[in-house]
Amino acid sequence: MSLKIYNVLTRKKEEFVPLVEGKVSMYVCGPTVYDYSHIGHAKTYVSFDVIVRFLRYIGNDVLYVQNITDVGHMLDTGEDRILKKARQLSARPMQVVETYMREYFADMDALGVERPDISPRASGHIPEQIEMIQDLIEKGHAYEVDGNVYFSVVSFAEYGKLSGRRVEELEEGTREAVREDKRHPLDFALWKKAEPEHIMRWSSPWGEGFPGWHIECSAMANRYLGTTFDIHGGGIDNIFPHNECEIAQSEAAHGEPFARYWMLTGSLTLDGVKMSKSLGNTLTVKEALRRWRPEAIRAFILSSHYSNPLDFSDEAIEAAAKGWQRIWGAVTLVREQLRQAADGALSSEAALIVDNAKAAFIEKMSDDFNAPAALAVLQELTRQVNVLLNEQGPQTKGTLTAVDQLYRELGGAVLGIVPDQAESSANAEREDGLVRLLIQLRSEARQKKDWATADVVRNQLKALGIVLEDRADGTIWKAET
RNA sequence: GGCGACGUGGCCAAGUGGUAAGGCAGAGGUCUGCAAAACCUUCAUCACCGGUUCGAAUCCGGUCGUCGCCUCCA
Repeated sequence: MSLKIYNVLTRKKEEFVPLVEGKVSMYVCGPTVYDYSHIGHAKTYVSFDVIVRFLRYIGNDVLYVQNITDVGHMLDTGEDRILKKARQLSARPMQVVETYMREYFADMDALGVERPDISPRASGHIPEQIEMIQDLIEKGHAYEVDGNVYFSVVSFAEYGKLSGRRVEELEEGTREAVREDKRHPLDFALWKKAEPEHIMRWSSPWGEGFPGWHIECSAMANRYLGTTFDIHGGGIDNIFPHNECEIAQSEAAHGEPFARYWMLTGSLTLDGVKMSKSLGNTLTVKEALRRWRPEAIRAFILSSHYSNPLDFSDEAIEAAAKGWQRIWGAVTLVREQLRQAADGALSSEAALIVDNAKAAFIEKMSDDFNAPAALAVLQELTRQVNVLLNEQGPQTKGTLTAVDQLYRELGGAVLGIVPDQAESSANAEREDGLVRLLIQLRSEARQKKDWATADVVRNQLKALGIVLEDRADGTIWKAET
């Protein structure tokens, strides 16, 4: 079945045909590591995580590159974000970078985001950037003025093609004080001269300096994926100027198309407004993880299409968390029954349910990675599985295994919301054993109609965050979420 | 001011020409020692106005509203 992707470059949904059949080359703009990641980052990177997981699931060999920007990203005050943070912390810039880069990976790991294949750092690719800038100067697309190098936007006729902006219109709207040494107000820096107090500096043909913000993505994408590659992703908020500049630099330097498909994620707002430091309405991934399970956070992110904006509110994520619990409850039940299921083949009825769900899921995801629709398929599957498990009598090992496997594939491998096991540690096994022992003792009390004892056990466990469910076929337990 | 996106039941959210997926919440019911879970039933005509069409949430025009970008942001 063919895969369709909405290409921001053409503003159309197109059939996805990679450059090389079966292989997908992909670049996603990564974070600038000067602070903790927030849930806006989570939306973007969970979205691309699922996109990559699905591409792999349907058989593609994906090379996923996501950069770490650790130099050159300036504040509007003209100050480097990293340097500013370093000064605040009385630390060296690269200590700041290391700290927040590790925190970024730790946060993403906690959210179940699979690591990119390559995570190149801007500061580690200065030679590549210098080389590209030289190339641009030679081809007449860039010019040097007193140690600064600027890209000439008028030299690239297609500047604005991604964001739908036109140079003439942009000129009128320019609020930024125009630097006098630029030939055109929209020209942007490829290389900046380092003032004496600027400690992140490298030598270059134009003197000591540092790279501009956009060039690192062009240089690193080229280094690892070649001049033309399949998919370029990122957050919509970077469409201009960052992504636009990337295209201009790359295509001007190489004379060939840059990324073939552009996929941009919608921004996340918090209670209706965009997060910003000045408003003080930020929610870090760490804070979110203290309140909700990672699977619930992922389910919330996947509850709307990646390209749409998403508003984070307690009410919205709670609803998503409960929806996820419904799926997880069914998975838990399947695995519980699997422990003592009788041998037997997959029933034809169950086979139909499994096959239909799988086909529907793939169909939805193949339509521009429609995760919310795919999630709905899992919910429908869950309804059918619950009927099967609760009302159709004991199921065979073959049936339960097939259902479990389906959840592992669609919910686990692709969406990342169904863990392989509830918890995996020696303590978890011990806990499981202890709870099962209590359940056994309690069921003996229940058989004697000693409801008082039974209720004490259940209530005490509940206080510890363990919920018991008495079913006709026995009592099961799960951790409260 | 310019560019772009969006406006679907109480909330979240799919659907982009043939009479509205799914989740959460609510109501009623089944099951159950109780509880929990689960299942069943029930709950919208798609911001508004006009047009195209046999037929529109879905296409076109307009109005109102929300949000994003244009300056750092995933």
